[in-house]
Amino acid sequence: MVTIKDIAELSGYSIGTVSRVINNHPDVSQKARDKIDQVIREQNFHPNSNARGLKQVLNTSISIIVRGFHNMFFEGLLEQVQADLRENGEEAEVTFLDENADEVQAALEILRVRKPKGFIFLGGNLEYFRAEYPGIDVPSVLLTNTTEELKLPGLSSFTTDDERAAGEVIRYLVRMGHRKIGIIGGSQSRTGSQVGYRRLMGCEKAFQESGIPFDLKKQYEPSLFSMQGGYDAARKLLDKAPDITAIFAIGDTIAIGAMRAIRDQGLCIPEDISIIGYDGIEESRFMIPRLATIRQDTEALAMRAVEDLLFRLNYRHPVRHEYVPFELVEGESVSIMDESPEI
Amino acid sequence: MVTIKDIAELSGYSIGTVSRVINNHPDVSQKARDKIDQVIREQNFHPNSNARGLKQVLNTSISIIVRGFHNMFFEGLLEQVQADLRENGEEAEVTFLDENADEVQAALEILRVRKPKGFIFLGGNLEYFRAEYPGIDVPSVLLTNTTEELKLPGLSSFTTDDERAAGEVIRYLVRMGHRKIGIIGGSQSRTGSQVGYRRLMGCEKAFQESGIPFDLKKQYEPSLFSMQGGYDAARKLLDKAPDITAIFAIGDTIAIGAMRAIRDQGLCIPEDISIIGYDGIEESRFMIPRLATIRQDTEALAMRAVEDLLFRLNYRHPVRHEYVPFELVEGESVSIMDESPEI
DNA sequence: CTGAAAGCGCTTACAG
DNA sequence: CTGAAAGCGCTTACAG
Repeated sequence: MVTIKDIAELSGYSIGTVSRVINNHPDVSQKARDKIDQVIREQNFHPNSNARGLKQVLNTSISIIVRGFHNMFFEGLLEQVQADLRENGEEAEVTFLDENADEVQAALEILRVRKPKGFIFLGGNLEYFRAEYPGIDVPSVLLTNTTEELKLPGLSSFTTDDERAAGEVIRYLVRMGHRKIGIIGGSQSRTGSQVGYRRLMGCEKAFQESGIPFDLKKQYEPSLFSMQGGYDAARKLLDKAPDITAIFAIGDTIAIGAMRAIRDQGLCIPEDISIIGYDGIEESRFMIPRLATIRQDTEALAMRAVEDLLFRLNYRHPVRHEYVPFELVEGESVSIMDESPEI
Repeated sequence: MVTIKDIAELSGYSIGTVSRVINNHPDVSQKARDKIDQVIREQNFHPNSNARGLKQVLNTSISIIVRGFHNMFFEGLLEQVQADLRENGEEAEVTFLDENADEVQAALEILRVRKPKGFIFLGGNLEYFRAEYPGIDVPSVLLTNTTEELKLPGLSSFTTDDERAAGEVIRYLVRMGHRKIGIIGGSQSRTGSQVGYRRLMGCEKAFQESGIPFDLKKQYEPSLFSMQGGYDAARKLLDKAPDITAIFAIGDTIAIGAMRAIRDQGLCIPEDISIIGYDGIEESRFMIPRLATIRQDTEALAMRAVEDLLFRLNYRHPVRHEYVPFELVEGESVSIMDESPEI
């Protein structure tokens, strides 16, 4: 194996100077830089990352933590994030966690063992961030939730405005003539720490403003962000509220499971029951019928996350908390109710 | 930060002995082991992986390389592999590559930079393995293709018997009365290096044995393993062979795209045209109609890969090349042809 | 601008 | 069974 020592000998400079060239330190003569660069290329030398890490304490990679293996939305988002990172010459390593896992705990463990220089979280529970984030001393970004209120140093966040987008969904369904609307997805707990709660809040607000009654107990069913979760939740919902004409699944993955459940009840989409999802995953465009949904802008989310993180890695810069635009995609899964029953 | 030196001081032993305890070396007294273990726990000490790596040369993690971001089959497989690895106390890091990327090249780069102790490849092109694998000097496993013929030292492989499974698909469709069968998916090149080619071979053989003509030019269309790829390929196929009554998509991801294309032609599944996929991904069970498919045993594939790799990591042991059982799942997307036209 | 040297935290012959 | 010491490949004050 060729080491920095070999490069030093071959170039006629000391290992100190070689190291400075490798790390782009300014105080090196152009002559030395050229010569050393040439030898490095000739020898196809690559610094040993363990040795670097030993001194620099920090590793050179960025750790991406995905919370929820079954949530297909994260797959597309992850792809974007990885592409952006690669484009900027950054290495990334990915860890997948269970949807209910403590992602901050996991990050702390990763920080200890692998010492990434930064984290990007895909999904997160604010409670965990509140409680344990202070232990994380590298710049980080949370995607699909906002930590603005938590005021944690070093943690930026970018997300769709879930409350507003969910409100749009309800208003859209109401415009299409639906009055009995069921909602599935998200966790039972109403602690405000999960995206599910924000989306549900948006719905409730929209119902109120529209003057349409909404009975949470009867018209809502929690669900994991998985197809099977959506399937089970939809069945329960249809059981307890057979009079609903539309379902809002707060994740497309959930919606796909729900569609199958509706079909297994012998009902047709959208003739008998309408459904709309949330996320705008690629699959939604291929469903039969095409799934109506809220398209989150994964490109923008990924780009902001990567830009913000890399920027803060190199410069002292305040964290940011921003919303990214979304779009309601109509698809084919929502029908117009001719008779608006009880209005 | 607490280091091995602190543990040595606190326990009253030398750092050498502490190191031996950490690494489970046999020649340590039980007394020393107990005391040191206790101090380690008290101090919540974790060895610095960079320092370890510097001496041991090899890192402690296993690198998983996924070839094809859009291929949903790999998602489920990856999940299983990661779970099995974790269960055995192994760290894993994942790298996603483009479907046509040179995965061996990527592995060589990863080997240099991160020094994993082993690789698990999800998908692979035999040509790349043939040409460049010798540069990889850590135990590895290839999943979903077989490298038996290549006789590469240190590389095991586990896969479904693609040729046989594809043959079953054709025989099944023929049993259901189909005679004009289209096939989509896989790469144009017939080099024998990709799974697509093996599956296609299995089909051709089955056609021959059944005495059913098959015109590759007209009845086959290549496709990337993505939904969009399947969509485009199905359209082309339906254009050039409008008389087919069934389509075999050699990946479920492709099949889902194809279903949408069929629908966009105004055709119904399975009344107008039948479709069957390959892989048995979770999505296939939720499609409307449920997708007929070959279920690959991801659990078995993952388990064999992890067991074989970990075993060979610790013991000198020959590589293995095995087939894992598969199962034809009938679903709802294949119809019985009442009149078998021209037999 | 450059070199000599200390030191990062660990492992592992070597000697006893 | 244990300790003292060399050394892994690099970075970074320090001195010039």
